[in-house]
Amino acid sequence: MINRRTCCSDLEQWLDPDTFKVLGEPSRIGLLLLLADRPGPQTVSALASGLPIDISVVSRHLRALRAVGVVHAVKHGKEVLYRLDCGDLARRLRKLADALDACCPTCDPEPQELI
Amino acid sequence: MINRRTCCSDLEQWLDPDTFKVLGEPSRIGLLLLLADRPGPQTVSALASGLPIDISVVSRHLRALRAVGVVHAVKHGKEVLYRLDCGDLARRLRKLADALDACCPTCDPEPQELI
DNA sequence: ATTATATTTGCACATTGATGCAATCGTACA
DNA sequence: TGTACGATTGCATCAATGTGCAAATATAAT
Repeated sequence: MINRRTCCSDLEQWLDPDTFKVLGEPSRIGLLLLLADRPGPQTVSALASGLPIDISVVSRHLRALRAVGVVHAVKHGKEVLYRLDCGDLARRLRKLADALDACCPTCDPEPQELI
Repeated sequence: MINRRTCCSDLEQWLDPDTFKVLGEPSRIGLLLLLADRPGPQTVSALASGLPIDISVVSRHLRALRAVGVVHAVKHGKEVLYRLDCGDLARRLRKLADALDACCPTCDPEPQELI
């Protein structure tokens, strides 16, 4: 942790590259949208059947999403049920938004001519 | 746009993989933190001198950050001044958080045994 | 036990992307 | 006009990663 301007001190804590890297993949976003689209938790196969990618790839993407806390997994017999962890992600996004707002005023000078 | 569950209809609009991909790179996060750390807009050279990467790489990263509206650039003579566009990013993050919260209730069943 | 089904993992391949160096471009100044 | 400086771009290289297929693993059913 470097000695950051006090008003921006929270920024580093919430600007997590790992989470963003996982969310920065179109296939994984497709998975999230599919999870949002369907009511109730979904199995790996069910999600794979709705996307143009192999089930093994879906499995890996879901693991990545789970590693950063964006989805939640529950084992149920031989299948694994996934659901969005909306609340946690939303909370982190708001924390980051708050940190940005707290940091902003002093580093936003008057705009000049645009490139 | 596919026919998404109405409570989740806003999600697709705010889950932008491009922005997340740009934010998912440690060097670029370092650049953002440096911009937050220093008062006032910064030149490419000034930012490069504070990071262990070549100035040409810094230039490219800043372009990427600008392409997704995370930083703002102003040309000033032969230098280019960059600053965080905190407000816009914070607004988009909150929109996404709202969309997630609106989507969540129906897809969050009771938790069962964890993996 | 054997079989069937759901998921994960090993492996190979192709693509993307980060990086540094050198050359080029743009602008200010002498 | 020429020189200096800041920024960008072309190019080559290397690492990371998304992807599919096949094999392995885990669990349920017969």
